[in-house]
Amino acid sequence: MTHKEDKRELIKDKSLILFSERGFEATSIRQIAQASNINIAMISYYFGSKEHLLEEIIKDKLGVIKLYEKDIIFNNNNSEQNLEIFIKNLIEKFIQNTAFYNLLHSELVIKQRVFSGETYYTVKQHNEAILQKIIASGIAEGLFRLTPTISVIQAFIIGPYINFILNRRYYSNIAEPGTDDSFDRYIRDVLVPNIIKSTISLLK
Amino acid sequence: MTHKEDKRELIKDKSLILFSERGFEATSIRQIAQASNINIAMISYYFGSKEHLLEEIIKDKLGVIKLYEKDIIFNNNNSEQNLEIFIKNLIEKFIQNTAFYNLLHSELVIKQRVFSGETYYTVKQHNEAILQKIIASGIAEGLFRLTPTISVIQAFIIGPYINFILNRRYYSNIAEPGTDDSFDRYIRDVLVPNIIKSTISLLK
Amino acid sequence: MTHKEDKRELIKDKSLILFSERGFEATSIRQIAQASNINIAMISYYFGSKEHLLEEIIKDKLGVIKLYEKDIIFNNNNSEQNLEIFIKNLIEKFIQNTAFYNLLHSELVIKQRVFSGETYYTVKQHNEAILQKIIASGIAEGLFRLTPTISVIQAFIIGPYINFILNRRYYSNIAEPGTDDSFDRYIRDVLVPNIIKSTISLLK
Amino acid sequence: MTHKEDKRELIKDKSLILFSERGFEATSIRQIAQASNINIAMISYYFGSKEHLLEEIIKDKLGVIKLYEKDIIFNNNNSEQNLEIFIKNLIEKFIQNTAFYNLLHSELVIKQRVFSGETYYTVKQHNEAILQKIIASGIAEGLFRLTPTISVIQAFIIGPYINFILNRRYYSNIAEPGTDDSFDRYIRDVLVPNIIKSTISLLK
DNA sequence: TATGAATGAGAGTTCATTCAT
DNA sequence: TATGAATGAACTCTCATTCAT
Repeated sequence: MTHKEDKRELIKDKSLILFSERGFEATSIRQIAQASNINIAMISYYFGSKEHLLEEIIKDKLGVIKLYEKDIIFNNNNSEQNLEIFIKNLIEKFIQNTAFYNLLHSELVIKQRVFSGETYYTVKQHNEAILQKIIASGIAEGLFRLTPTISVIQAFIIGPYINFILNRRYYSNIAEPGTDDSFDRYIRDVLVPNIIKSTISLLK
Repeated sequence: MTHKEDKRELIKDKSLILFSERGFEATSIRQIAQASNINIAMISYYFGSKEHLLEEIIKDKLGVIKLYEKDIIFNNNNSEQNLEIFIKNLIEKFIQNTAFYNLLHSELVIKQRVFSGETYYTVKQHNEAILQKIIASGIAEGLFRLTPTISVIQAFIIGPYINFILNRRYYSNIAEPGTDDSFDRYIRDVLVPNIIKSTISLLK
Repeated sequence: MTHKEDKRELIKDKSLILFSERGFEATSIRQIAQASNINIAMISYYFGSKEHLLEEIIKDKLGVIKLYEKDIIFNNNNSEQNLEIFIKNLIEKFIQNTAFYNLLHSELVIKQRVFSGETYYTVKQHNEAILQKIIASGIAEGLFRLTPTISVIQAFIIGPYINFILNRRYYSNIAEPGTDDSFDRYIRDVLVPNIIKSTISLLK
Repeated sequence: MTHKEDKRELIKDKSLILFSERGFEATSIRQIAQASNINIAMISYYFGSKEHLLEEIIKDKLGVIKLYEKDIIFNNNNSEQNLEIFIKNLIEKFIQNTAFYNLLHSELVIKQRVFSGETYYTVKQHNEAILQKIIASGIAEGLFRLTPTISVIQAFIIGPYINFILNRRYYSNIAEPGTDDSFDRYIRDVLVPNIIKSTISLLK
């Protein structure tokens, strides 16, 4: 049982990497089988089809990128501090699941895909609700003014990060040559503080 | 002569739409041939291969999205006004070339692609140089402080927009139901002013 | 013990139906396993292979379609009456084993099949021997003349019936709409009397 | 043009033989490609799919097995003579298209096939109409009585023949060992006269 | 220059069977 | 004895490309 589950998970892990690196269409099940060191028939055997494999990966990972209110909103913080935690946690989710977000963004561009984005939007809305709560508190505290809608605010949190990873090679030259670690550190140390600053400016 | 050029252009136009909608790999030359009402052999004949067709499309369009300093920096404006013009013009380029940017972002995610991004980065750097000049003037005028690097600033201009179009369906519900026109209008009327506000805040 | 035998029989029953409806090649062991509510591995386990399963089904059913002299030839009947009983009994066997005969005829067409027809021909010859006896008696009684060979006679008994079931849908419209029962009744009431009439005419 | 048509026809000819010998499902497009000395991709290229190839073969051959009234009914013949010509012509069509009829009978057994038999029944009905006309004349001439329906009569013409070819190996021993020619001769010389005799007996 | 015909390679999937327990 | 897991082989079909004219 667990043996089977191990292989299933292995296939999904390897597939996610390949899908994110080469795209779904450009990745063949033969490549997945080779990377996972399994027989090509196993993909159909376990998942039914390549498309179902994709769907299962997305469904799985959507659960992982959910934020939890208890980790973000603290009673002894003011709303600005909570907003800071929200942004840091959100970006951290992205950093920890870069491959998945790459895949997700590829898929979001494609119109014809079975994955319509609906399930992703549910998670997006869930996270947005927490942000909503923080901003509402901030307004009550007199710290924020409600200027743009929540969804627009969210674009200013996630957008700069997405732009960064989409242009990873471009920014690598700017940050430090080479390693992924230094790139992630640059995001945490330079990008995130500016995202926080920018976001607060929009709420003032 | 011009007849041939017409067909070449037609193929590129139709390909761009298909590539942006379905992705490069998922688009077959048969689909392109059908959409362009030409023989399948023509794509290889004209462009050498499907991959070369993609490269030519990208090379062509990169020229189109270049900004020109004379359209943006005016002597009788202060730097904040120029920055505003820069942002508006840049986003307008995006809006006018949505299909191309969709394709570009798909391709940027893919590691193995022949298209390395180099040529794109040249254009990106060209546009960045204009922004650089505006900010330098602003600092000289005492309006701006150089806090983050230019490249980071650029992420805050383009990022929110990218986030918007990637989640087009998500935001459609928020903006107005349906038409592409209303979506673009929302970008111009709501998103862009906030981008301007956010960017300036980072420079203060 | 009997439990195992039950499953074996179940598999054979379900297989016969599927083979006759879809053909041997077009029936997968997965379909059989599903229809029989057993594990896929069971077919190979019990029968060795799909082909052996087919052979066993045919071997089994060949026993069922054997006629017995004692049921057909009665001393107090004349040969014409015995011939009538022979034909009725033979066709009744067909009606009672429609699925099997469908399968048999499919297989007889195929040249390359392992099932060579030899075993079937043994049964066919067995039944023919009874017919032979009846006709011989008829000649002795002065009722029949031996015109065509026995085998040719048999073709005029079985042939019209085979033609009927092969064109079942065609004849359904002619007979009565729909049910299998009404179709079988038509065979018994209309076809069989004509077969008898035709056969006797050939022997006169 | 003709070159292409030649290959198309070659593929259909070879496919018909293979289908009739091994069955549709058991024949792979590789086997067809090899027998036709063409690339396997050609089957899809020319016919769309293996199934469409089958359909085209059936459609083609259905045209060939049509009888023409002018070849059968002559004014200076009586109805019995015309019936004799009808039977001879019909069986001759079968003999000339044995492979096709083998295939047809395989397909008629299968329920799930796309080929539903409808088109075949149209041809069957067409030929039946000619028989109908002959019998009607025969009744008018006082030669025949209308006993069973036309469709039943047809079963007594075609049935014995079908039974013969289905049990070809069985009857080979009876006729002459071996060659197809001697088998066909046996049908013409022995079977057909008996079919005529049997049919007339049913009409008296 | 232009194109219908043709091709080899590879795609995803399903097959009957065997393995390990 | 019984079965879920796993496999290699084969399946049909589509791919981008090239050939022949």
